[in-house]
Amino acid sequence: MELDHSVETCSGALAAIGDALYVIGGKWKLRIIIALQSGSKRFNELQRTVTGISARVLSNELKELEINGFITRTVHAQVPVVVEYELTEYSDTLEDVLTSLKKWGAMHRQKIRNSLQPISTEARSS
Amino acid sequence: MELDHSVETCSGALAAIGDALYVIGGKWKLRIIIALQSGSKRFNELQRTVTGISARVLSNELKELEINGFITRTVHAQVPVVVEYELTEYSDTLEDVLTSLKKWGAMHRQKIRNSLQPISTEARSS
DNA sequence: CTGTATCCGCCCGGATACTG
DNA sequence: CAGTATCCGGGCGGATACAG
Repeated sequence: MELDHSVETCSGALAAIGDALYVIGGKWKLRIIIALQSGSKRFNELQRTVTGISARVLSNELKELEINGFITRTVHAQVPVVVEYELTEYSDTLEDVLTSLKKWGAMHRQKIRNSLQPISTEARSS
Repeated sequence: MELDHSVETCSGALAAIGDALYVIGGKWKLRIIIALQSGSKRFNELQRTVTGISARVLSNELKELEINGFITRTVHAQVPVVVEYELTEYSDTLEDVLTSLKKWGAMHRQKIRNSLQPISTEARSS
C-alpha cells in the first residue's frame, strides 16, 4: 500500500511538474517574468534587462507568455510604436515558485562559491 | 531609491534564477529527481518512470546530477551489472522548489481543464 | 543490465537585413 | 521603436548497434 501510494504520488508529481515545465520551462520565461516584476517594460527594455536574449527569441517567448496568460501586450502609440508588456494577475500565482527558486538559487550560488575556494591550501585569494 | 532598489532586486533575482536553472533547468533533471524521491532506482527503472527519456539522454542527465551533488551512483554487482541511483541530502534542499512547482502545476492543470471545456455549448464530448 | 559510440536529421536560435 | 523574414550553422537528441 505504501509503495502504491508512493508510485501514485510520484506519477502525479511528474504530471504536475510536466505541466508546469510546459508553460514556464525553458531558458527564458521565468527570467522575463522576473524582469517584469519591477513594473511594466517595453520590448527593448526587456531585451536589455534579460541579458543574452535575442530579439527573435524574446518575441517568441513573449507571444507564448501572452497566450498562456502571464503577460499582457498593450500598444500605447502608433507613430513611434510604443508597446508595453505587463504581468497579469495570474502570474502572481507563480509567487511561491519564484520565491523558492530564487532562494534556492542564491543558496546554491553561495554553496558553490564556498566549496570551490578551498582547492589549494594557499588559496587565500580575492 | 525605490526604483534602484527594485532594479537591484531584479538583478539579484535574475542571477539567482540563472544559477538555479543552470543546474536544475532543462526538460529532465527535476523529473529524474522526483522519480527518485520515492526511493533509489536503477537505470532501466528510471527510464521507465521518466516517460519519454532515451538511454543516451538519461545517462547524460544522471552524470550532471551526480556532478552537481544531487544523486549518488552505486555499483552493487558486477556480474550482471547492478547500479543504483539515489538522492543525496543536498537534493532535499530542493524541497520547497519541488513542492511549489508541483502545487502550481496541479493548479494550472486544473485551470486549463476548466477553461478549455466551455468552448462549444454542445461540447459534451469525452 | 548498464550504459557508450556513431550516425544523422531536425530544430533552435544567432546574425543580418528589412518593414511599419 | 518593435518587431519580422530569411538564411544558416551547431548542437540536441533519436535510433541503432555495440561493449562490459
